[in-house]
This record gives sequence, C-alpha cells and structure tokens, in this order.
Amino acid sequence: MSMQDAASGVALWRQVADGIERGIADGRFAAGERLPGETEIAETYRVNRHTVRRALATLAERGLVRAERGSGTYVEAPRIAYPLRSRTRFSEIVGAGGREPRGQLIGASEEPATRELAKQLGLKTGTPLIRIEALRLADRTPICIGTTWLAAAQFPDAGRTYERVRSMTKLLAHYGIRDYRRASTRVTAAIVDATDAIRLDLALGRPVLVVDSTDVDASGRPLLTTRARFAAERVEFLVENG
Amino acid sequence: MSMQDAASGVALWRQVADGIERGIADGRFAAGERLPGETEIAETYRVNRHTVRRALATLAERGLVRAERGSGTYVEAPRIAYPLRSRTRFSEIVGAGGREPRGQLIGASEEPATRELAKQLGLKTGTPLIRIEALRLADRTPICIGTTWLAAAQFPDAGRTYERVRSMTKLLAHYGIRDYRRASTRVTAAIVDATDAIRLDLALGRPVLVVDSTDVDASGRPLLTTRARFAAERVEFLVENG
DNA sequence: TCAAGTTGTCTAATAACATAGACAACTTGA
DNA sequence: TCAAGTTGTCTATGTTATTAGACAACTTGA
Repeated sequence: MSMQDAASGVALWRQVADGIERGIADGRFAAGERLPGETEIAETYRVNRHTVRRALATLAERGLVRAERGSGTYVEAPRIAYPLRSRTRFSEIVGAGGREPRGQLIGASEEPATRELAKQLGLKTGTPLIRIEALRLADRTPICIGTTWLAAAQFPDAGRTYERVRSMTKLLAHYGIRDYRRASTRVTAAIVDATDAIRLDLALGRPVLVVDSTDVDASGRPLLTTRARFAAERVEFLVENG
Repeated sequence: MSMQDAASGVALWRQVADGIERGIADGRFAAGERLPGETEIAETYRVNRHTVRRALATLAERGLVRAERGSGTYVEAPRIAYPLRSRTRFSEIVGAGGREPRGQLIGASEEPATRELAKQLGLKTGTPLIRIEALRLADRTPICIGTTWLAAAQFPDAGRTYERVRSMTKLLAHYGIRDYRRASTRVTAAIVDATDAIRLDLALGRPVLVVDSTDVDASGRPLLTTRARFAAERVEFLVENG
C-alpha cells in the first residue's frame, strides 16, 4: 500500500501503527504469530526503522504485540467471535471458546419507562421498569457492559435476583420463563464513555460496539430490552446469513 | 506538540480542523454562519493562532469554509448527516432509503491469496486474486470503503470491469453470475485509519464499523470476499432475527 | 561453535510542527 | 470619520518527527 500523505497532519509512526493494527484485526497477522522484522516493515511502508519502532512501541504499550529481543515481535491478543443469533447467550459463546464466563452486577434501580423504552417493551410510557447494569467478563477480561430494562410488575425484585444468579437466562427461569429468543438486534459503534472505559479497562478514545436488542418469549411478547457496549478490540460479531 | 496532548501522532492543526469540521457536521456551526474569530478559536483549543490558521486553511482548501478579510470566516457547505436506516440485508444497505448509491473505484491490483483469504474463497494459498478498493456514497455522502478480493482466473480484468459498471452486482452479472447470496458476515469496530479518514471525509479518532463478508453463488461456491469500513456516525445496522 | 538475523540503544542532522510577537490591510458599526 | 475587531503576512525561536548510521545484546538454526 502506498503511504506518503503529503501534510496529512498524521504522523508517519501513527499511520504505520494503524496499518499493523488493521492487519491484526484482519487476521493477516494471527494471534501468536510473528510479525515481519522491523527492517521489512520499514521497507514495505517506505519509512525509517526508527519510525517502525515507535509504531510498534505504541502497539506494545496497548498490549497488542510483544517484542522478543533477538527473535521478533509477536501478536498478543485475539478477538472473541460472537455470533449474533436469535438464541444468543453470552455464557454459551464465551464457554464455547474455552473461556470461563462471569457476570458482575454493577447496579440495579427502578425507573419509569421513557417513550422509547416503552415502545420496545410494548408498555405505556411511565410504566415502572427495573434497570440492571452488569459487567460481563471472559476469564478475567472485561467484554461488555449491558444495561437491561424489564417491567417491574412482571419481574418483581429482579435486581436482587440477578445479583444472586448472575445470568439473564437464569433470572428469566426464576420467573418461570424457560424459552425466549432475540427479536431484534441493532448494531452501531461509538467512542467509549468515561465510566464504561474504567469498567471495561479500556483506554479513552477506543471504540465500542453498541448493541440494542429486545428479547421476547415464545409467543412473541417482549420480555426485556438491552443496550450493551462491547470493547471492540476484544470482540468480533458473527452474523448468520441464510 | 503541546502540553496536554501526549504523543497522539496527530498534529494539533489537524485536531483543530477535525473539531471544527465536526462542529459543522452536527450543526453547531450552520451553513452561511460566521465562525468564532481565529483568536477565540485559539483560546478554546488552547493553541496558537497560527495553528488555528493552518486548520482553517485546510478546511478552506476543501471548500468547507471561506475566509473574508476584516470580517470573519464563514461556513460554506452544510455537512448533513445521512443516517442509513434500512431493514434490508447488509448487501443492500447502500442504495436503500431512496438515496442514489454511487461507487467510485479507488484502485485495483493483483496479489496472491494469503492463507486467510484463500480459506474464505475456498482456494489455495498463493492463488492470484484481484483486489478492488472502492468508495461508496449515498447521494454525495461517503458511506463506506470496501476492499474486495476475487479469483483472478474466474474474473479476468475485474478491476477495469468494476471501473466501468461501478457496482459489484453488475460486475458479477458481466461474468454471467445473476444470482448470489451472502454466506457470512462478521462485524466489529475500530478507529478509522489515516487513509480511510481522508476518503470517508471523517475526522481522525472517529469509529468505523468493519464488516467482513463473503458472497457465494447459487450452489454455495465462494465468489468474493469483502472487508468494508463504514463511517459509524452515518450508518446503523439492523440485524434480522428469525 | 558460528554466522545470520533479530530487537535494543546510542549519536547526529534535517524537516515539520508549534509558539510568540508585531504590523498591515480590511470590514463593521457607532 | 474613527475605533474596534477581523484576516493576512512577516520574522524569530524552540520542540517534535523523521531519517541515517553504528553497534550492542540476544536468538535461532546450521
């Protein structure tokens, strides 16, 4: 790829770092694999070796690569594949990848439904809702923060229940709902906000995948709606097509 | 650079330019309106007036603002956000919603398949591929940049063909393929890199949705694989769940 | 053991970025 | 007309980015 952006206002080392990061995201450089040598990278980007070193240094600082003296520089972190299906269960996805899923309650509170939330849940504006905020991890790596709203009438004391069972599936089972499915999923991206950044152990300015979803019971009646923020650098969504 | 911005790799003038551009994009500075004076901008960004002048110069060069000596600097072109709300599949996102889709060839080249690409396309590593890089717009707003790989043997001269027809569907039709479907779609997010930022007319540090997809023919044989980067602030994906 | 290739660490020179101050040329409204 | 505020242009100076070369320290495979 050609580089040289005359006066782009972006430092060369940054352009190189971006390029390598994209290569890692692509899978052109797989996890655990050795990157090309600094000299070779310098040649492909038509840049001095010191510039490459600076790029690699920033990637190493963020934990994406690890340099081994005399040997090479290696790709550190892979992304978790996250299928978006109608029966998406966080615990199953993480467990399938050989990692241990964990849920952690951040907080629960009661609040009236906004017009938007009411529409999602098929209720009237102002209906009391329970709002549960939870952090989910794979092994010890924070993956996402989810804010879930449920009707307070249908799920009394849902906050304390979640705190005990630490799983949305188990929470619903506790109220007698054994089958539910994903009715809609909307995905977009944003920059992480300050509070999420701390909980997700994410640097400010990093991207998050924002997923709005609504789950319904077997008869199609809305049960809960969730807005989850995923650390984009740790997750990859898999969309199933026909 | 400056005291607060520890080695971001992005020049101060570029940060100021991006900030002003975003202000224009979200309507804080309306079309025809006068911007704050150079001195005032310098104060708000805690930057020298010369740095602001450089930022404004680049915006003026791109036609976003126009300086009038003795009077002020005025917003030239409105930057309307074009949210793409669509109930269609990913393949039909561009072109939905009554907007005129346009494709613009950035470049085409031949390169051997990496292991990853070969796997996607069901070919052997090293098989010659044609790589097409294209920018897609809705009306005049850049929506995404897509990099597409096709087998060179099956689609000879695909680069020039795309340049003529400016549509992947029409390109396939040209080689006798009238029916194809999306086999897999993977979505994640990242920060826009320097070269994409310029082409998408996107400020540095803004998020992009990265979509990897593979299309197959009626019998399920892979035709092409694409990695597209969408300007997240202009797009929202709706995932259909059974 | 040895040679080739790797990352780590120096020094040095040049180009680009950023700040500082001063003043000219122009517009606007009182 | 005049004062205040604006953009345009100049000189000067310090900081950061980038390139260049050399060598040390280490790993790997023959």
